[in-house]
Amino acid sequence: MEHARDTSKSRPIPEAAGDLRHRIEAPPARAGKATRSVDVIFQRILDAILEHRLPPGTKLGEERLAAIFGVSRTQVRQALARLTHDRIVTLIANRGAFVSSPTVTEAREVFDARRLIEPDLIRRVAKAAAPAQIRKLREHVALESEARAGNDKRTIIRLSGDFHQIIADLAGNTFLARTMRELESLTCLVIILYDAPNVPSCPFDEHSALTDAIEAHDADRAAALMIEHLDHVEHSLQLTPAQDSEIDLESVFS
Amino acid sequence: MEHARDTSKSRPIPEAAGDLRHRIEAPPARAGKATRSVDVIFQRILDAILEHRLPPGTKLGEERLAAIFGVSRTQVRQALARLTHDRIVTLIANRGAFVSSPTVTEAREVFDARRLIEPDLIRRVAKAAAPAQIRKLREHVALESEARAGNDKRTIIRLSGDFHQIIADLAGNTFLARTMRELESLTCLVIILYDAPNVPSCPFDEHSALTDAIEAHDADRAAALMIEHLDHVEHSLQLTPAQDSEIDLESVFS
DNA sequence: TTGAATATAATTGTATCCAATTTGTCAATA
DNA sequence: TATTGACAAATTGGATACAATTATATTCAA
Repeated sequence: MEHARDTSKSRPIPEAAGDLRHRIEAPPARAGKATRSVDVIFQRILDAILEHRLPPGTKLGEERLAAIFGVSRTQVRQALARLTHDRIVTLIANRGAFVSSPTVTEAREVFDARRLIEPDLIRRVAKAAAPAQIRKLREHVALESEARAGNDKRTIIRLSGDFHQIIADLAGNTFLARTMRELESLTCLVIILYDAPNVPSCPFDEHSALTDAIEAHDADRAAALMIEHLDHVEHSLQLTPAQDSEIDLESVFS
Repeated sequence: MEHARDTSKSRPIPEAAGDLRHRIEAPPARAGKATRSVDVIFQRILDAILEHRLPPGTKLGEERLAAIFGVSRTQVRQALARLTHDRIVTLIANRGAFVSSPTVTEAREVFDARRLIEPDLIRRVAKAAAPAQIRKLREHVALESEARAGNDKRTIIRLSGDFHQIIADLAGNTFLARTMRELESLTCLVIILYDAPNVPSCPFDEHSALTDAIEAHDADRAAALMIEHLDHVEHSLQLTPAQDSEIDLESVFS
């Protein structure tokens, strides 16, 4: 036990960094996924942001959150650090953590990245979609219709993001799926900030059309529809460069 | 003071999450980039991993590192948490942090993601490359040649990664640039783990050819060369699925 | 001599405590 | 009356101390 994978491959022992080498013990197969409490905090704050209960700019005080979740500030700090790493939260030294307010530039970059990644992901899904997966998508689209009927905007936005996430997960690349998760979260923030008041975030029933293309295993059509879909969403926003903040006072008065 | 950007836009005040809303203060322009000590720790550990001084599987004890860097465990923990978030380090509950050992599957995913992203990035660079940028690339390629001449493998690997990073930065999408940084780091780990003993990691002088294509503003050729380049690197590795670890004991004895 | 079981040591996880920085208030002065 | 300065309150940043878990070593039995 414990010498798991030595492979005795005569790995070239590197000289020490500082003093620390020793113990090249193979990382054991990942232990059971006992959800740590910091994970729960992280997820709950993220959910609150994604569901627009915490709008951009909201101050996320450590003590306050600690009291809410009934834990110490330590846990909250870790969760906030992770959210900061995902750009969902912006940390300002000695000032605290705030829900991020992506600039117009950043918003465009997010859509730019999505236009690069998502068509390829859906193309893979369309090529190799199993019936069970298609059924899953159909069920999700049904949920979305339901929420739309009930006019539950918060749920609509949430489910809309989940749809894209399901596709990313089905594509079978965990790294890209994780990247998509970050992009999706940022997209949520962008939509809150720049949404034209009465335009629905994910237009008509494009998710349904995307699912159709997947079911038909028409990768090209699926990819084209995805680009179109992302364009629709982006164009439904008011990404006027005027509103782009991040005004550098120093450069203004020089 | 305090009411910074209300915009009086009648933003729909969301009901409270817990108790916390209030204070929708706009996140002030990001404060000066005073590099925090945790950033330094993070970078130094990352550098050590990227330069192969800390091979995969190395145990990263908190106390040890804290002593090395002359700080408290708190700082080290934060740095390790961030590295874990980037998949460079794997955290095992109550066991500690280890330099990650990407599986063959993960390695393929990394190259898969790079093949998706990098051709597009270099395409953009090729379209809009300014002379100063091209000069920067040329200088970097020169550095690489130098290191190759000196047979300084550690520097070679490092510079090779930097080349790709420069292109990602030039492409002008900060999100994708960050994603590439993560992919690049993981690629480093993959190369250490699966490198065929005597094959150089980044083959001949393909970086030079890539720069040529950029200078010629030939986006298609640049993209094609990039795919070819990535394929060369991946195929120079021994990604035999046999070595893929992560054996699930439960599924074995069922 | 090998194996198991217990005890001890080491390391991580968490909370609390103190210092440093910032923000807001109030007073004093021009 | 407006503005500047200093002081006070609050919050974050960091380190230390304690608790929990795991790894190692020793002992005892077969």
